[in-house]
Amino acid sequence: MTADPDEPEDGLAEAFWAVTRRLRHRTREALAPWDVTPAQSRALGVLIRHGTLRLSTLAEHLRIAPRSATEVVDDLEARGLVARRADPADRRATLVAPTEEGTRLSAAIRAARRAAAEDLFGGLPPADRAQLARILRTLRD
Amino acid sequence: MTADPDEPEDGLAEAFWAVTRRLRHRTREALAPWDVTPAQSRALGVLIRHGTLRLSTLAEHLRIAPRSATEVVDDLEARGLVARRADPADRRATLVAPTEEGTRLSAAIRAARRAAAEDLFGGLPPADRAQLARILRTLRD
DNA sequence: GACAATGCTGAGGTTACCTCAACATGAGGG
DNA sequence: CCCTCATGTTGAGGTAACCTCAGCATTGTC
Repeated sequence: MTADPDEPEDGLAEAFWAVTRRLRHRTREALAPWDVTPAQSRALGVLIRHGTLRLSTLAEHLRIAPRSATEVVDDLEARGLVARRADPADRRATLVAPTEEGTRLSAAIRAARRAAAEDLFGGLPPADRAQLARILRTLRD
Repeated sequence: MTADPDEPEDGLAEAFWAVTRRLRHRTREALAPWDVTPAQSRALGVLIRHGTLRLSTLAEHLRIAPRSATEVVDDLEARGLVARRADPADRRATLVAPTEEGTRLSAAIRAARRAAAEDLFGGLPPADRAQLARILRTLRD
């Protein structure tokens, strides 16, 4: 319980990293009950947002190698969260779609993630929240 | 090269993650020339900030298992960036200290990291920068 | 119809962690 | 002083999430 001076420096970047760490920590905790790995939740999220996708297209969205997407989909399929089916238009390809359970889980995860963020940002005065949102959007684009 | 709608949502958290990703990306690029892994640079940084540490204490600062600290220190030692020596006060323990080269490298890394942040945050009007810094500090504490 | 390109996956590698157990040393009690 | 228990490091081996490379089936092109 000692004060840990491992990143108290007052550079903007350091503060940013510190907040990132807190947010990540809270998010992880919020997601723990469903014990879904980050890779799984990311892939499921992409599938929910885009609907049925080819495995290779999913890989592109996730910015991972197709081979790695195979693995994530294996896991998700084993848990009944997505289903593979042949692409009628190209028999080499595999289409991946979320199951109903996958859709439900993804919604729950989304909510938990949102709650975690609210937990962190919720303490901010509304004016600061707005400022922060505006500045972050500038930085993002 | 298509616009990728994989996290354009306008929640605060989403924007935050997006900026984090950009910052991480830039930082990684800035650090590439020294090809030091994140784990190594973190450990070296702690050693610079705190000076000589026991291996187990280093592990605590890094929040990793002592066994894992052994590994990172192995790597850093192999590259001549830190040196191990026996703790005169307790012959079970090992003290780890940065070498001169380690100190130099750490300074270079720090500068590169700072430059990467400047690259991202530099475009902001000074008023926004100040706001952002203030808000982030609130969130951090 | 031959042949290169494409889509998926098996095999096996890497990084950065982990646990568990062995081994040496240290510290406290009788 | 000896015994036991706790502590500090490390070997052995495991895991998650990636990777590349090679193989196989299928498709599109000429």
